[in-house]
Amino acid sequence: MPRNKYDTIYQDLKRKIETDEFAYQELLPSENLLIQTYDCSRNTVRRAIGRLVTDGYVQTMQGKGVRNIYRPAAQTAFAIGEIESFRESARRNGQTAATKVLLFMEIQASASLAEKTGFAPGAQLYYIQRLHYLDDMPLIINHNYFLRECTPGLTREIAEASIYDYLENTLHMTIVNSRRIMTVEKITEIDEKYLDLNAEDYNCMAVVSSYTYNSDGIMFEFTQSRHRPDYFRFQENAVRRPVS
Amino acid sequence: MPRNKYDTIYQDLKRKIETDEFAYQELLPSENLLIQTYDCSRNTVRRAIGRLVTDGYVQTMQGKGVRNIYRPAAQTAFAIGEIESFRESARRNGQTAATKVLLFMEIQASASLAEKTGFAPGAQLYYIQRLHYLDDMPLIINHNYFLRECTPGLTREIAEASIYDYLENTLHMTIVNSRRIMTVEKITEIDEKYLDLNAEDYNCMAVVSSYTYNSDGIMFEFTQSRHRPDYFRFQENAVRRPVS
DNA sequence: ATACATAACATGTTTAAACAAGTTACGGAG
DNA sequence: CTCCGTAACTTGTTTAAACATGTTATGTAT
Repeated sequence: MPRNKYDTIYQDLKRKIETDEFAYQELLPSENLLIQTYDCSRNTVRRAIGRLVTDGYVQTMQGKGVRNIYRPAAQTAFAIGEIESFRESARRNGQTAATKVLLFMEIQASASLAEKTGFAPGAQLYYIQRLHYLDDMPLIINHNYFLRECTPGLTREIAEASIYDYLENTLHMTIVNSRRIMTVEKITEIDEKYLDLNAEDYNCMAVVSSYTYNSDGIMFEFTQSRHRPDYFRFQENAVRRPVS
Repeated sequence: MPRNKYDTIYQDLKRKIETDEFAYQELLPSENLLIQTYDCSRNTVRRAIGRLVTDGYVQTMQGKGVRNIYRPAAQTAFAIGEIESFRESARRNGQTAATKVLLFMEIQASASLAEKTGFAPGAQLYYIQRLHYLDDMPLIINHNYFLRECTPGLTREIAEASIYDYLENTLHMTIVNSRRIMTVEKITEIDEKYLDLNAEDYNCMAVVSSYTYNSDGIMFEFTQSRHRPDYFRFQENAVRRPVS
């Protein structure tokens, strides 16, 4: 549900682009026309267009107009610049998702774990290993570390369903942003066992490490996502800014 | 050189965050104070702050303020959400860059190449293979395909130096945006040969495919960058938006 | 017919103001 | 001292207007 005017306009323009109502390489209606169409101010349409730019849907050219450069992408396991739970992502791509909890335990951050995750040494954590299936194929192993004082009452059952749903709708936590780092790492025995991989084929995995913050500025989650390399795909749009 | 007011403010705040002038987890001065500091309107400071948010430097909380959540990152070969040439990226990280041209030829897009790159079949292209060294270590093999009608006069010598410098400063082309897709792929013999890798160690590479557009909306470049897996690192910041 | 100034139109930057909504600190009532 | 409402903050959304700057089409002078 769009919450405000610029989001409504953004969603509408995005839909029209995705459904070819605006043709590829064509110019969108000018700002003045959009102002009349949506009965709003220029700032508001510009805000909607600005988001289309960062999402890679259009490019703007001073004096010329706004050009549709959207190309339908192959299905991606991860969205661009957004935080999505595994279930949300699967639903967006029209795939069936399933999750199996391999491990659920409460631990205390050792010095080495603190170094790796960014939590304080001695911090009380939930450590969860989960296997994610997409269309009945095991694709991702997640190692989640949640700060217990921020995520009380987490259970194995919640981990089977959706942790983010629990955090947002039951604990009313506000998840704000997530720093993600992508690397390629050697496969481990756990990976090999659960993802049906053999090291003679692929001996590496795509690894996404993410540090997630809530609205109190507290990093409450560290997650390492290990992806089957042959199904991993990450897309982003970059904008050229004048060299300073 | 900052070109306008909001960029000046953005650069200044970013510097103050990076140099710990604002402490980690502290709130930045309120918008009203920043208005006085920079003698500008509220929209202008908000625009600067907005960019700090998308860059992952700060998080904003309605009613509370703007919190510094910047953590210095390890050196990355790629910048976040920006288009950088290899030389620019190296300079930013204080590293020495060198480039060796392995292959420079003019080709015509076959059906299969057209499929892979997105160029029209039969398109006249420059095909360039380059090996990029960082601090004397060969880290990346680039396969560049440039549309000849958009990039006339490209030579092996220019490819040795900086193609982007030539495109922007000599041809006065305006590079706008780039769609990038990251995947993990099997190592090839070329990779093995030039990057000093042996398949028994790592048999995969991090591959970044990018489709780059100019201000005429023409995709003039397709590039496949193949990165040594043990030195590949890509960082981004994601923002949680309300589920619609 | 060509060349060039110009008008019309496009997006880019900046200011000002008002209201909405969330958070915090203060002060009075109990 | 505690509770609670409110005032005084904070950021979020939206409008309006002006000027800057880049592009394109038009129309006039050659």
